[in-house]
Amino acid sequence: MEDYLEAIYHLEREHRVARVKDIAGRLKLHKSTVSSALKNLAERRLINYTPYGLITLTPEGTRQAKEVVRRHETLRDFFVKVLNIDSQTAEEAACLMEHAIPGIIVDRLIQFGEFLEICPRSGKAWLEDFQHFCQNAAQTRRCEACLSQCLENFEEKQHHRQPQTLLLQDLQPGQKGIVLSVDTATSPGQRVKELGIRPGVVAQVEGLGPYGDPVEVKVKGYHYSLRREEAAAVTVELP
Amino acid sequence: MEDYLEAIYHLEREHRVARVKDIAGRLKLHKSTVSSALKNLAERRLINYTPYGLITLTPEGTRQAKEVVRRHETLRDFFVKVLNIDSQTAEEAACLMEHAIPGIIVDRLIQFGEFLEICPRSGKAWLEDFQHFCQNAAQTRRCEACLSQCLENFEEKQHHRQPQTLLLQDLQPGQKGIVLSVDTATSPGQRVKELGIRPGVVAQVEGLGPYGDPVEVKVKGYHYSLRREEAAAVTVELP
DNA sequence: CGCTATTGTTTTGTCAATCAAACATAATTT
DNA sequence: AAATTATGTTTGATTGACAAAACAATAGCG
Repeated sequence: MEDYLEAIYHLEREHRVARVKDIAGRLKLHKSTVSSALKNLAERRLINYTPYGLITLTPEGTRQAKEVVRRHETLRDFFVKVLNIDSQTAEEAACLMEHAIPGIIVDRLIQFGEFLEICPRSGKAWLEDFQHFCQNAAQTRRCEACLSQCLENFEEKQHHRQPQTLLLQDLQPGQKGIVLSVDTATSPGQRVKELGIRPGVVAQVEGLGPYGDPVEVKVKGYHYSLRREEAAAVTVELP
Repeated sequence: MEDYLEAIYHLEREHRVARVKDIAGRLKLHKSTVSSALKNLAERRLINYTPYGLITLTPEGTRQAKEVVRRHETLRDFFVKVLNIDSQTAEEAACLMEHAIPGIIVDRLIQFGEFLEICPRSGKAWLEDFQHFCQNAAQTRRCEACLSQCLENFEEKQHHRQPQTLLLQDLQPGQKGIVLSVDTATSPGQRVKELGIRPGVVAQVEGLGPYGDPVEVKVKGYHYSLRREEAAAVTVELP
């Protein structure tokens, strides 16, 4: 059933509404199969559905679909970015595994990815070395040399260091920041904190509306749409 | 079906033979369900089975069961050792996910674990910092300090360095080594190389028979039982 | 040796997911 | 507006996993 929710979720994004034919096409199922599954989902109050009518997710259905999407994206990103799997394979594997992975492991996987990026000993260079190790394990004794390299870079960075802090609203799409503080004195700040945007987490701006409102943010695998004043309550540091 | 193969495999180890009742107990299924599944597996030549008779895996069944076990163990170990998930949860999650994970991702996950151990920038210390990061993301800006620490340790190690090379047969149970070379001039060495024991891979000795023969080795998630002379053909370096 | 308890099998029935074909409705074209 | 095409639903059949109950075989005990 999760597959159906996910398909409907994506179709709702792409077109305004999901249609039986498209769901069937996406899941490679017969339309009659989809039709009866929809009745099932409607009974469970996960979709709004009347025969021949429009198909949309209910709030609860949307919530569940988003959870599935989060599991899916987390697995896929881990496979692609960390394990260096080609995106086709990663996508397929994520599809299969997304239904079985427990929430706590998804959380931990996300934290792992963040730590990997943040810690000066790992990061991009380390992942590239892993990639090299995968291709040619035998001669990856050069690791020592690369520690020195890593140190040099680090010391230089340390030297010229002027930690760049700014507000979440000022990040460009694609940029990431580590949350330093959230101004909980204001009510937008309160809401933001309740979403899980707290000191230490990594927030990535995915998109900006016209005049910078709303701010599309990804935090802990969840996609949020923040008001500009909410994004203004968050101070971040560039990694 | 993979669940059945796995259960039979483990029961064959524990007792000499698998019984319907035990399989049912392990998988929490009704004995009638198991009985019909066994017929199915027998048709596919994965188990040796006659009504009321002994249940054992065929060579092909054993092969498939070992693949499942490898996927299972790889996932579980990654969850426990890298993501720091408690073993109960890790075990359950591995059970659910083992049927969906593609072989290439298992391979990569194993390589990832090995690289994590081998690379002087990561290893145990790095994982401990990740653990700390999980518990208290907010104050893990201490990462910089810890790079210096890491460097000190490394330089000291570098200084007193006398890479310890020895033969695989001389490792103690539990010890790991990075394969430096395999003597393919001899026929035991040939066989060992065909198993995938090649320069660069990590080999862990899991157990030793009386007088050091056979040598139980784990390589790339596979468990092998090597003759002493086979283990003697492999030169390893302690990590 | 024969009785009884344990274990394994067969039969029967349920449930859920699926497809194919027949049928119904909506959308589009003429 | 009617005809045609596209889309969606219903019905019926199939399959596979499962359980309950009835039945069959084996093993252990007196």
